[in-house]
Amino acid sequence: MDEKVGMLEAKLRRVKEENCILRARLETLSSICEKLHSYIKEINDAEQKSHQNGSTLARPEFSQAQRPSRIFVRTHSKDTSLMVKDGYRWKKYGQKKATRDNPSPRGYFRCSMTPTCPVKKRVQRSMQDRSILVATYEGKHDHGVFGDLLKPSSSKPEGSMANNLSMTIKPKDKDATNIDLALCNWTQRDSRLGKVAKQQNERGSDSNIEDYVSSIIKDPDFITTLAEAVVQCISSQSKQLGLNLNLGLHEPNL
DNA sequence: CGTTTTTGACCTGCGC
DNA sequence: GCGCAGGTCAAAAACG
Repeated sequence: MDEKVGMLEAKLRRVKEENCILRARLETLSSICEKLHSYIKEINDAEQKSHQNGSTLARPEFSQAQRPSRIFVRTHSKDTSLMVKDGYRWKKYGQKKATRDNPSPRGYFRCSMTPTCPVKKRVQRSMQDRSILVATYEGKHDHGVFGDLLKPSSSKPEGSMANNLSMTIKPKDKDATNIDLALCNWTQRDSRLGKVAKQQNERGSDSNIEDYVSSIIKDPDFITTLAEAVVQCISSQSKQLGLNLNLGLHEPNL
């Protein structure tokens, strides 16, 4: 009997230790989200400053209310294409070569989902980070449906927004946790992402990525998915160490 | 063969 | 007026 109690106590201690680790991980993730948030803000500020300093990316005839919205998409550093998969269908109608002020070529796209849709976008690599594509949108779509992003069949990897939004966060410590939204089953959130983008489009707001990140960070589902990924990561590590723990998100102490 | 992408040419605006 | 850059057009090429 005492032996069983001892075993249970030992197991309880291990669970408590794992809970502590899990909490620490969640705190780390929280700080990573904060860093990501501030990093994106920095990029936005830098881009806006460069526009104020004479770059003509934003055309002067646009009032503040009509200001084109921009999104930032991280791509593979070796990827030289100017394709931004945002759920809409685009027809490329021009490209400008690199100039003295613009070291990277710029692509011009028109929305081809309907023949009358007036929306255009320009895509260019960020001057701050060559792996980031900056897409500038002009106009408002005349079609309500957010493209085939909302269709279940569009969840193929190369066509999904989540694919473009997948990211790997690598903190300096060797215990780094790599997070890839696409690999964390977050593709199931495609329709949610589409709805968010559609809402922003309908609002006609300058829906920059900062707002977007703020919204997904506040999203309890996103946090839950993130936590699940962490739990999976910790569980697999625990298994490797010979601990067979049944960690769940519904732990009362979490 | 229809659609999409590429690419050189052209037009316009702006600063000097 | 000239040069430069942004934006667009349209023919050719590439692709499925």
